[in-house]
Amino acid sequence: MNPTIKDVAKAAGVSITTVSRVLNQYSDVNPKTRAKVLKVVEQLGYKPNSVARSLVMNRTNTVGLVVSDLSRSRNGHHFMFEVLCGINDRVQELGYDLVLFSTSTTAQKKTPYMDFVRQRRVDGVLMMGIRLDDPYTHEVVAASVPSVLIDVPLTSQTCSYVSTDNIAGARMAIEHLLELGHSRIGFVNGHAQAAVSQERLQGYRMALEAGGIAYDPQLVYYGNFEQEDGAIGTAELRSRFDDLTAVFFASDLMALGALKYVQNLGLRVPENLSIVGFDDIELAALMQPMITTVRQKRYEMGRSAAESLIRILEQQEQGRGIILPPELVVRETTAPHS
Amino acid sequence: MNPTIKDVAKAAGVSITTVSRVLNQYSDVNPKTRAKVLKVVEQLGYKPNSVARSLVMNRTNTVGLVVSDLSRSRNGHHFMFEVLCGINDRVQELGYDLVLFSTSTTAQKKTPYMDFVRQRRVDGVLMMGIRLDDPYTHEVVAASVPSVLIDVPLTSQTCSYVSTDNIAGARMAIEHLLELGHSRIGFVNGHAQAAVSQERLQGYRMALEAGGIAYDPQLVYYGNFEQEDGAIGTAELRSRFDDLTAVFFASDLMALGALKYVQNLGLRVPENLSIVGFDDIELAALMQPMITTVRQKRYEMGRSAAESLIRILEQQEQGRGIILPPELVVRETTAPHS
DNA sequence: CTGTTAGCGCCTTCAA
DNA sequence: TTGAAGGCGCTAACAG
Repeated sequence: MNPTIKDVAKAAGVSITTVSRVLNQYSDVNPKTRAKVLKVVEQLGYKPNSVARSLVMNRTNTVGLVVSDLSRSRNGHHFMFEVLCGINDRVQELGYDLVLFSTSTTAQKKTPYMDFVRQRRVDGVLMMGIRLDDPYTHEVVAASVPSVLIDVPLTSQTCSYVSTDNIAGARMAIEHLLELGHSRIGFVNGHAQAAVSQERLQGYRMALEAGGIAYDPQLVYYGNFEQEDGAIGTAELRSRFDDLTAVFFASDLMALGALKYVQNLGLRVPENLSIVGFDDIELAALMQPMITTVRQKRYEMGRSAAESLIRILEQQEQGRGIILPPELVVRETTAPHS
Repeated sequence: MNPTIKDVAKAAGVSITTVSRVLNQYSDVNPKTRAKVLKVVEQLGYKPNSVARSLVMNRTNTVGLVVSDLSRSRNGHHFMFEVLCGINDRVQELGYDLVLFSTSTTAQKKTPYMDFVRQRRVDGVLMMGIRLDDPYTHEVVAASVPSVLIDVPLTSQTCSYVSTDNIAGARMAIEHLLELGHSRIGFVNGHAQAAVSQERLQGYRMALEAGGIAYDPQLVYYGNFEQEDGAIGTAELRSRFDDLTAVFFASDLMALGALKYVQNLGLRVPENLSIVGFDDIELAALMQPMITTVRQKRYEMGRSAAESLIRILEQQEQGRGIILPPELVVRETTAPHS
């Protein structure tokens, strides 16, 4: 059995309180006593039981990460993983532990996240991959537990969100295509229940109109961020417009699917079709041709989210929106309209 | 403030003990009392405080996942993430929570994992990405906390490990190349402090010798599983042997690096050089040409690891080795020796 | 500077 | 079938 504070106290010939004091860096402890206690702590290999401490402090030093469909979506493998790394790193740097809690939209796992929060007594929650129509999100936002949402623009006193400036990102992509002389530009978006989809659509539209081109909803296809959606969306848009010369995709995975698809059709990219993706996942630069895309700082998103969460729960700030700038990465799938 | 068991007891007009009984499915409680308590629980939205429960039960219902360099290694992004998903899913299915604990080999983060285990009072630990020469691994293996290692073949009463049959995997790869008529076959291995590297080397050697070809250490290069190592290793081996016609890589990422490298050199794959990777990461099938590789069931590894861990800690089994079969996936980077 | 006392929220004998 | 009492390991007033 692990030694407890009581064992230490006994071995050091002091009271439990005194041990607790030296352990918690109290100043009012006789240096000699402190040394003695520390020595015993060392000898016994005593480690404070954080469960007991959590109970009395009413604080677990733990934050939860609620992820929707971590395993299911392949897009997640690219987007979420890096965010997760950022979260994990920052959380640990700040002295907290991270507990994972993933939910399946498909399964009947209708677990209100708040139950998880309250049972496990996490000090705060991060959420990602959550859809706008998710019924339980608002519970969390409204609750008094600090929370941070990734890519869901909601805030409250104790809730921040972190997102990329998707409007700007989409604008960059479209402006780039416009500058290359394209005018019939399709958009294969993500599903409508993602805030990022709505924002990217807005950016797409704004850039087009700023370029003097009327917005045509027929040029927009809604996919689900996955590879096959890129192919299907492209096929659909091409069937609607035979003068389509460029397509913007809401994810690199979809751009990749489209790339493979049109290459199979015998078309050349970018000569016959220009393609711009979104995310800048590792794959983008490995494709042949390398995919032009809009980079999101995923790792940074994770770090910022963790940081904000912990600042909120340490009462150093209030919920706020944190928007990271995207970056256009011009590679090989875009060329002037011939 | 969240209601406690005391609030429930008071509201239901019974004792705390009784509430505890109905919550823990005890049979000896009057149906009427039970109904009443349950109703109050419902009304108050009472959720048992798992911290308090953990303290008294001396059991947290939580398992820890110790990962080395989660964020750093790009190979991790491909291998570890899927294992993580498998672990996460299975752990959750079995009613446990997962807490992440990542260590940096680089940083001075010389945290003995056992400290984490003992402080957080996790019921068991999973470890992956750990090197053979890691000083703290043995502490965990020898400890009484249940543990499961990924890709480190050590067992004890309370420690299992999960791995792919790397010897068989390497053999498959080499036998495939042998059958295609190759005889000068290089091997770009991972670093020597990974058990998988040693096993794959063994498989490489066995297959070669079974094919009547003497093992030549000069044909083996040790990299670090990353993309650039594939290029460097290939360059090195080609400089040593001008009749090199095939190379086997201990990771797809290295195979990919090599592929890019030799393509840049103006060589054709597989015509001028046959390449076989390991892992079957998503990228492998997206490359041009698609990479022939040895598939590891990463998600399954995660699931098995979680499963074994929990069986050990629920005293349903003892530590054991779990070896999953690999699978050769022949694609486009291998061709007959001309 | 140090010890005593009283819980944190829950489970678990032991009686009734 | 139920309740009272004790304790899990620790922190936090409050005395001394």
